[in-house]
Amino acid sequence: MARVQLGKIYEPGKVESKWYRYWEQNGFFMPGESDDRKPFTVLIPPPNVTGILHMGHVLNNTVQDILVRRARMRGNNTLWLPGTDHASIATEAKLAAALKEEGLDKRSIGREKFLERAWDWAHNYGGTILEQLKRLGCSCDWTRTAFTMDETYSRAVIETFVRLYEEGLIYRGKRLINWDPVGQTALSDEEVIHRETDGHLWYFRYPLRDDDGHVTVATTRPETMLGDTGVAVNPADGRFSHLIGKRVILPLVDRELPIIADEFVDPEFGTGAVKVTPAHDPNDYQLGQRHNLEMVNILLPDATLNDNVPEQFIGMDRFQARKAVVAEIESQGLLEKLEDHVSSVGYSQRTDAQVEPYLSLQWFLDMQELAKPAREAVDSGQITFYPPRWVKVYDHWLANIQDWCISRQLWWGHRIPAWYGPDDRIFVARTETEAYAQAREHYEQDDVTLEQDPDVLDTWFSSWLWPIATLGWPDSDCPDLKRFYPTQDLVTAPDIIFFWVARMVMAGLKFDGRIPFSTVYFNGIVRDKLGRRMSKSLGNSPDPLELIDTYGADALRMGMMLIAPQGQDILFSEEDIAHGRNYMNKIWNAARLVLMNLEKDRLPPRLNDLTRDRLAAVDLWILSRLQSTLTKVEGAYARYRMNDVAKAIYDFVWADYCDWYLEFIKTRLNSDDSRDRETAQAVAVNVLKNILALIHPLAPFISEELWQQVKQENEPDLICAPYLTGNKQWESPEHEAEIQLLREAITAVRGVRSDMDVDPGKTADLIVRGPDKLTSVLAREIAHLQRLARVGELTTGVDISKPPHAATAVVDALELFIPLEGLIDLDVERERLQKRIQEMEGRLAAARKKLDNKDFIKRAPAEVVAHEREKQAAYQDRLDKLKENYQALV
RNA sequence: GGACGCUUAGCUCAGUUGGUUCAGAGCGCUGCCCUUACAAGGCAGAGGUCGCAGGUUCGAGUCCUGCAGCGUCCA
Repeated sequence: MARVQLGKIYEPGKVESKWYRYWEQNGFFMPGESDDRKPFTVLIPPPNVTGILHMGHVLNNTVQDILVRRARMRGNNTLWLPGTDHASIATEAKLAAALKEEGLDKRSIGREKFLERAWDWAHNYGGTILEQLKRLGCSCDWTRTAFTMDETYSRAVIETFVRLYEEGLIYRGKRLINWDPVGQTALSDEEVIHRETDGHLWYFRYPLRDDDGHVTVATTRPETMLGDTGVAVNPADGRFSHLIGKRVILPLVDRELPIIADEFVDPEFGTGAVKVTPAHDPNDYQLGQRHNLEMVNILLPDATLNDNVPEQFIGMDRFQARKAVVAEIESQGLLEKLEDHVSSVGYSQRTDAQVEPYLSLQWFLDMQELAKPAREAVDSGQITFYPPRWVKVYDHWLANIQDWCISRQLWWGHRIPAWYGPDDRIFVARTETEAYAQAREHYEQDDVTLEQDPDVLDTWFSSWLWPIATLGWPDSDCPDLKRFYPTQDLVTAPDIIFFWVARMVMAGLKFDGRIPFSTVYFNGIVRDKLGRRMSKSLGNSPDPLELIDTYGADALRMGMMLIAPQGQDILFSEEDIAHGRNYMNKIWNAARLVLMNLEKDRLPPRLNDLTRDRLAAVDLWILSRLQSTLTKVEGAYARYRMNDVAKAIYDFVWADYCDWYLEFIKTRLNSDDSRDRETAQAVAVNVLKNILALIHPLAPFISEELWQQVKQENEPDLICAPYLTGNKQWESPEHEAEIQLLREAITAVRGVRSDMDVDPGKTADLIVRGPDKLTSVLAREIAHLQRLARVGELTTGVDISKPPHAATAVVDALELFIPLEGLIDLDVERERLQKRIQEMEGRLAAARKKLDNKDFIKRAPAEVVAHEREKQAAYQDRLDKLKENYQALV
């Protein structure tokens, strides 16, 4: 590819779409067919089909793309499979809102029309979020894009339902469930969010039937008293023991209620006596079951009161009824008191409506048998969680698991494959035809009419199959499942650990027999600077696409990775993305410098084609630093520490390569000595290429763009270029130490000049006193001192004397004297030295304190003690020098 | 009521198995520089008794216990 002049500033808009198209068109996102390289598979957590990209997606998908791109470069046969989720409740809620605008509702248009509209909606908006992921650079295999309502996927859902039903794990029953009166559907326990809510505690008097007096019960939900069928006390509570077995009269209703004893009752709460409403409270439900209490349901599905209550309350909304009941009780003189009270109230995750515990006929999945192996898979280490603390959360949930209510009174979703005969007999089958066949056989007649269950399944009942269903299960011949299952890394937000992660493990083990993935990386939650969750209503959620337009996709990705420690929530602000953008610009300009200094018509030779003796000390230094960086990055990947990966590369590029190496070689790049020029070019290009490869998973666009400028003719595109591995031959602690000394000397001289206000343009001589071993390094690298510290002449020696009117700095065992005839301000110099002296005294004191401790000498490992001695000697030496020079000033 | 997380520079946060990256980064701040890669930049600096109280240890941001504040999840 012909080399082009790079602009002064990196403009992501000019390159992103170009490379994305190039990669996609060349099939780089697709795994190889009949390819025996080791597979690496990641399945996207499917976003809602109607969803829009938000910052959480950015974080989550950036991490996935990093893992996937790295795996691809490392030579794995890599598949990142994308797709969306049909999201029953969320989609229905949006459709309902749209219908309302037209003055319609779903019942008025009917199931068929409604589903037509739902499909239209899914087709129109379904691609949106996936297109947005492309802007972010996600390297998914779009030819395999899945949708939970695809025909094949639906078959998998139905198959699992039928199998679990046949095994007796799925059953239909009338039980107390969580009812969302706005969504008008049942919910699972996980879809209910409990929030502390301000309310009251009302104390009602229930008169005794056979005696004078009453029992006072306290309640946070007065309206439910209309469904009371008992009063309960703790058997150990002496205050009430004489009442157990007696009866009270329920006011307003005039029902007789038994007073029962149950250990469940907390004597500390309220009066110690509680009303029992088995049909409208989960705890009371249990109580009711234990004591055979009647269940009186007082609500209709829309949470208005039904005709099981006195006439005056029928048809009232539950909150209206609350007021009416309290007013009536009060007017009858039965309201003892009223207290403020904070209680935990359940709200629907989707509609935010207050959830009603409601007695209802629903389908359930018995989770006990499924939970056990799922727990085992994680506890045994077959599946690893990052960060590991989520294991406890996972275990706790599985240990206390309840049956899963899987039916939803919705239309958009997988319709429950159950048909009912005229006598309500259930026929569960994969198809309607099969159901009829079963029915004909059962009824022993041909003329049968069945009614299919109108409800659909919980969306999570389909997404728990994601790993197997997207790969072709349950078809008998599914090559993808054979090749790509089990998958490797799952990257997800922790708030769906129960909804999705745990259930996928169950489904994988149950239906395939193997775990669905070996690693789960839980990313943090993206919050705003105030620590609040991002939400549309708060308006604190930036649009990632706007960020990409403004800063570039790489900047967004890099900015996020730099602030995203493993699994910890992150406080986002746009400055972080600007930081990422600045970094991209830095890389761009580093490349620009290197490129503009290459020969017009050719790239420099490869590093391996140069003999080692051609390399300068700074060349060996940067190559050694690169090795350290590679090691650090590999270590960070191994522990899924993405921010450490980002940081290690960032530091190397900015603080080693740009700040020092490129500065060191600028003169050589302009040298007349073509051999030396070529060497500098070769090392600079080689390290740059390494940087581009290292950064590619994080910043794919800029790295590919620059790579194309420096790659050799026969080298592959960066997206599939072999990933770097370390090379021990370039490790060189000696050169790292030498150049470290040089850097410190340069910094020290600059510091003196800055403090003394030396004109930046002027040179100043440097006299260095110290051991030959160190001074010789500075003498050898004199060119760098001259260029980067504006040193004039350099004089070195072991016994060289300090010139008059000189400022002093101490570096390692060296004394640096800078003669500043007429420029030196004695007060400033004293202050400078005083500060260094104090610093050094502090360090020396710390070292001395340790060494003065006899136990330390005795018990600490010998090398630690020896090291501490060395430190002490070095500090002492430097301190002496500083003091000596300080006194010479007086 | 249980479980978990967080508390380190003005702000946001790193800091792996206790001792050689131990007190760090970015932003912000101060001073100086438009030095032909980059002002989205360079150079030099100021700034912290690592939440509090104990304990273990020769040695503690680092391990243990308790407490406080903030946050999350579960009931």
